Amino acid sequence: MNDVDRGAFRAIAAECPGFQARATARAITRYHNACFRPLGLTAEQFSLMVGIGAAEGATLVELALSAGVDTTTLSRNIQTLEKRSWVKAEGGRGRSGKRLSLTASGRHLLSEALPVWRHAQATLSQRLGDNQLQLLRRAMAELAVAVEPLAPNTLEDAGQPLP
Amino acid sequence: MNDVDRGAFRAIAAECPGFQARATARAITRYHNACFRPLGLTAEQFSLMVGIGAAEGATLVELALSAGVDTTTLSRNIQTLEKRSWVKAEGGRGRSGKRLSLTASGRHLLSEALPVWRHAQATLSQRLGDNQLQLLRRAMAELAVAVEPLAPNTLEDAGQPLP
DNA sequence: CTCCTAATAGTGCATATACATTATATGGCG
DNA sequence: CGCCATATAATGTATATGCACTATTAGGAG
Repeated sequence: MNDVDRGAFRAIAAECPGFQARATARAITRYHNACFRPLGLTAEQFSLMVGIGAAEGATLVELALSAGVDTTTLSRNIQTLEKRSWVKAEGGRGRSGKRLSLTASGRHLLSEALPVWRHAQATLSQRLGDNQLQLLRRAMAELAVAVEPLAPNTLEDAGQPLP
Repeated sequence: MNDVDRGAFRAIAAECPGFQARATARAITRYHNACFRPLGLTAEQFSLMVGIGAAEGATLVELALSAGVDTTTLSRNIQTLEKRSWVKAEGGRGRSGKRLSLTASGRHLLSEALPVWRHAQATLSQRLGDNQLQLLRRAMAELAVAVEPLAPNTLEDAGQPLP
């Protein structure tokens, strides 16, 4: 019976996409963190700043939505970027929203980070193949989209009682 | 020129596998967290307990390696599982390692969590297709493996000066 | 048998993440 | 023109993550 559990556990560990998604995200984040470390930048900070640069003047809520991150998480992450004077945030609490943009020093930092990212990206492409990497990225995006409607709020609707 | 940056930023945001991996991991983790919430369990805790159940008596280092997580992270995560009496850890500091196993109450909790996981898994399979989900899981595993040798320690070897 | 090297666990610090809740301001309704 | 419902931001609490460093101990060298 112990052996049955053991087998069941092994099967789940081997099949769970959530576990694998977290492990993969950790691994690639460690890699990018190491790449950006000389610049004093983390992988997530780089992603956020790129997101802001791609849509200057977007609000915090809009960025949170496009990044698939909770607004309270983003609020704090933006605060650390503001402390370092890489990002400017205009407007505070209230209905008009907080508009985000890069500062001059933020742009300068990104201009140094871009070649680092490209080098990391080229290394990955070389390892996995460009096609494989593209396909994987799209498949991950599809999973994120597929799982979104199942998220916390909308979950009670889809829920059957469960045995 | 501003527009050039904007375009470059958009391309990077759309191409970066790290960003997508994190967003996907966040999304599926939110989903599983919501599923397990009634049991007082998080997605990561579930994964760790399944990993322990799949290899009872394995050491902390072994589990950390198979989960692709830093040993210091795992050390703390295991501590919260110990506090709840779901996991037993024998042996402390020193060269013999810390051997992990599930307690009776940990096994009982997992027996309640398994049907929840299976339901969540079936829902995902239905949304994406079983094949697609399997392929995605394997591709993510390949990326994790490909990126591992590029991790912090071994990074300085592969590094070219960079422009 | 003793010592000491190296493998292992844990701490300090910082960032990241999200739910529950509170604080705030604004756009529209009366 | 004033009020207020609601969208938005931020805070409280808890977990998760990893690097730099410290503490501990077992296994081997002598």
